[in-house]
Amino acid sequence: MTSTTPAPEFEVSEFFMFESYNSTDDLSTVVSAYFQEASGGIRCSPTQVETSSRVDRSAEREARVRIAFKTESEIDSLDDGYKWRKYGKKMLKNSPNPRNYYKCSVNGCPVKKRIERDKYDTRYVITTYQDVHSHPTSN
DNA sequence: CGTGTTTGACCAGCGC
DNA sequence: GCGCTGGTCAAACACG
Repeated sequence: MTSTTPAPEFEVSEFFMFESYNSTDDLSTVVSAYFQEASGGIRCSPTQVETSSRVDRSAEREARVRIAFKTESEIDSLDDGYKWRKYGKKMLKNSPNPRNYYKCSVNGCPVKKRIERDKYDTRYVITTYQDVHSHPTSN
């Protein structure tokens, strides 16, 4: 590590950050629980996210929720109990690792998932969920 | 035959 | 106003 390394653990500013989970089973449980709670309108107000002007503008425009999970895993295909359809892959300018875009296969479900590897720690996988499932787990 | 994956192209937002 | 970056779409392909 160099002295000029800003190396923040995570660049979080517009979405909620959950703690790291080592087991996918636990992740699945947490994700499912979160979506079920969020579905009931417990939390996740876009105005509740941050206070930066840029973020507020973005959040206001999308009026959506973003949740980020950091998981230690070798594979990026983490099973969270939902079925996803990959719709895009992109190489980040500031990251040597590609980012995968997934969307929920359920009809009428607006939820999108973004999977990326931590550039500082490739053993960690960052899973970002957008929106909330309006249906229970199909599994 | 249906569904999911893949890959390049296209587009919109933001910075300079 | 132009260029860059990230995000999405869509056609073709691979697989069950």
